[in-house]
Amino acid sequence: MESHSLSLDLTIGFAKQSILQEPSPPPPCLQEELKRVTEENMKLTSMLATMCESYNALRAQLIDMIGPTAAVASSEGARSSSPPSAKRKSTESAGDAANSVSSTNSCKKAKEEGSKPKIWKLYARTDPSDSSLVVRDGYQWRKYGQKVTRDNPCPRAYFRCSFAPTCPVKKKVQRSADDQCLLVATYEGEHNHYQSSAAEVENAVSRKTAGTADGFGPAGAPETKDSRGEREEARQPELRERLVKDMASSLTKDQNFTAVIAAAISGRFFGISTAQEM
DNA sequence: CGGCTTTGACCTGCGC
DNA sequence: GCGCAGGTCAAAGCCG
Repeated sequence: MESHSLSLDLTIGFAKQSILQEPSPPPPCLQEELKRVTEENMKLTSMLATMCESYNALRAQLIDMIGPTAAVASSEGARSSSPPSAKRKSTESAGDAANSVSSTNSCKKAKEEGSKPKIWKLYARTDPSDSSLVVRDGYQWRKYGQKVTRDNPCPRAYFRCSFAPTCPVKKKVQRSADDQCLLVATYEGEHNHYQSSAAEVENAVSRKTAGTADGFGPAGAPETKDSRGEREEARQPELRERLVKDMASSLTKDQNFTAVIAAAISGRFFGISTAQEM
């Protein structure tokens, strides 16, 4: 009983510290944490650059090796830039223009386009019998709409990233009109949080090199449910730790949320204190 | 019961 | 200004 309330108090103390410390200079432990996160961020940045390079190289090889498949993927972009009707949304055409030049230099593009939301495409092969518009890319998505578009009889699904509440990333998933087993996912924006595990990105890359024909964007890679499950099991503690950090960082960015939580915690804290007095 | 998907309605931007 | 198409909202239903 006593140890339980002690750990609860410690947890609340930590939460209060995380939320209320913003205006004053961070205590040493947080400075260390900040330093560690900065280092990790740099490491991830270089990892991402390496990934982009190897992706570009692999993609070039793939196009050389299997012309038809690559052609399907490329024609998707090409079709977008020369649509059946003259009418097009400006946002989409801008995105398609960037994408038709390519997924190949999406990293370079991403660096160049500072103010515009980043847009990139991901092509994933699926079982034709599988009617779900799900592209597993390591992030958690919430579907908020579906629409049948004019140039494609297959419906387009709209998703928002639900991994972090403040994440602005959206994705559209639609089957290719040419190849029904090819899913085309268009991503817009940048994730403001970690992927569920940075190691997953590495694994995804190694799986790519092991022979699937899917394309993937700068933020992640499609994967199967089974392989993901196995790896998640293997990395539970690591994953959980990262998840907690990610959630904490995204939540503490939201000032309204921190204010509400601070109020709630102080209320709860007093509640616990009074309970202990009794 | 909470979170997610579905789906019709509504909003917005663009071309004519 | 009107119509069309893409994008988003939100209520209802489903599922674990």
